[in-house]
Amino acid sequence: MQRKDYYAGNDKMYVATDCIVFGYSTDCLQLLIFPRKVEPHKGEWSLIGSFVKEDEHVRDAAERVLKEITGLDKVFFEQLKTYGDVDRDPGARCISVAQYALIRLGETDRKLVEGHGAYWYKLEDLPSLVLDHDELVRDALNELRRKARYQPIGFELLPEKFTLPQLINLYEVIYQKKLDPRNFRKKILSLKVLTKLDEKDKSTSKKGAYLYKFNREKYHQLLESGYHFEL
Amino acid sequence: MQRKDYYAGNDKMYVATDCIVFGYSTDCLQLLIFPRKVEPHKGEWSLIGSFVKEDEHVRDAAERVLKEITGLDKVFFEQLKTYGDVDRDPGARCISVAQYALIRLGETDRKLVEGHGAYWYKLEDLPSLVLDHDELVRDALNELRRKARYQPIGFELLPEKFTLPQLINLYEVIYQKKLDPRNFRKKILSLKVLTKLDEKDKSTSKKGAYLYKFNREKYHQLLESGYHFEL
DNA sequence: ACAAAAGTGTTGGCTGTACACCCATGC
DNA sequence: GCATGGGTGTACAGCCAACACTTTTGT
Repeated sequence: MQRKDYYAGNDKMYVATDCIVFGYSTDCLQLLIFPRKVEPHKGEWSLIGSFVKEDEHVRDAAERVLKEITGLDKVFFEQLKTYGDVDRDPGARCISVAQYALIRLGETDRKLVEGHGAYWYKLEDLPSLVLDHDELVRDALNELRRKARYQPIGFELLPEKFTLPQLINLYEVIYQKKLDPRNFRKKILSLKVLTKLDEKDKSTSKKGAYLYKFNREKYHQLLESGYHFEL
Repeated sequence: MQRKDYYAGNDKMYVATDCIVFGYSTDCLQLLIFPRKVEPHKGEWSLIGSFVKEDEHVRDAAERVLKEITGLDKVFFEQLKTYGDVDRDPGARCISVAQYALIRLGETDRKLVEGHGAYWYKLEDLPSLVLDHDELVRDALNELRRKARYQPIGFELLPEKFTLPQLINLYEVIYQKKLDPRNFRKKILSLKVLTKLDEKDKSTSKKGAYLYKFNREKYHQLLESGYHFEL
């Protein structure tokens, strides 16, 4: 189904969407990258991404890529910004709508990821990436830090059930500094968006730590009542 | 100069950039709109915008449009986000990179603006706009409010020299609520990013209000020293 | 019984907020 | 001299940051 083109005569260009995919596991943030499959720069490390198709929402293109590479269906992701430099891609004029995604590392089908030649790299020993992708990663990391401060997006990086020590560790990794566990607990619990479960996770200590769940409902109530966070 | 196209076979599309242009004058925020010049929906109210050219940075395209319509060269603007819905534009598949701009209303060459058939509308009596532009305006307004809280972008909307009562009024207009002038002064002056001048503006009172200038240098020092705002 | 991680409370300082009066000037 | 908007200070409350010990349990 071809619709009428009212804009003939103006320039068209390729539109890509690239995903900065963060994963978390104890003590470090990781990033999903893979060797680029097309020329130019074929084989060099790249973010995962794809061209957006004529009949495809930009967001859907990102979703498609994420599903393809991670096997996951409901990955959390948000638009970062659009990179529109004329020369950003030597392959052709191509703008890229960058998206950053947050993934619970445990759930990921590592086989599938590796089947696509993708790999998780610790942020601190990330190789340099193709095109302007290093810049996208820098920007995404800033955005993640900024955003984590006033929206509990950190939960997207943790499994459904998690312990407070895990949550603290996650925030320590994101902010790159030690947090005081007493103050952190007080603050996060005072928001009343966590539900304490009756189970303990004993994998990291003899005593065991209580598991919690993030309560999206209460979180949305809180937001709608005009509350302004600050972690 | 045509460069090699490595990506032939993938879809190309139109890329537009649309600007949400805010202006401020006492007691109200205004928005710059104009009657759309091309079919479809020719003649209906639209944000100002343009297609991005093959050899043009997306940001440059926005700059071009802003200059064309306002006559101003160094308008403050930032990317908002990209709208990528397949059906957002009935004229053809076209994604739009939205930018929001802030303008000192006094400086604008109103003749030039009107020569291009553009008009300033008060936000509260804005007509409904073409395509998804109502949504862009909503999003831009949210972003403006969010951003004004922790970055002094408000200054972009005021003339070079301004009084504190003016600044307070601006923030009242942005946040849509009354602020306490004592507390506002205390807070803003404690940031030490304003330079008090030896002149007074007597246009609004017999006593006259001292004029201030925004000190970009000190502001950047403050930022680099890792300070986190909150107005 | 001891090692290792989980969990818990108090205090002091700072920051935000609420609130009411005097000041300078043009008419 | 009075009306108009501009400018100033204080007191209270709530929040954040700093800080050290007890609890649980597997070995």
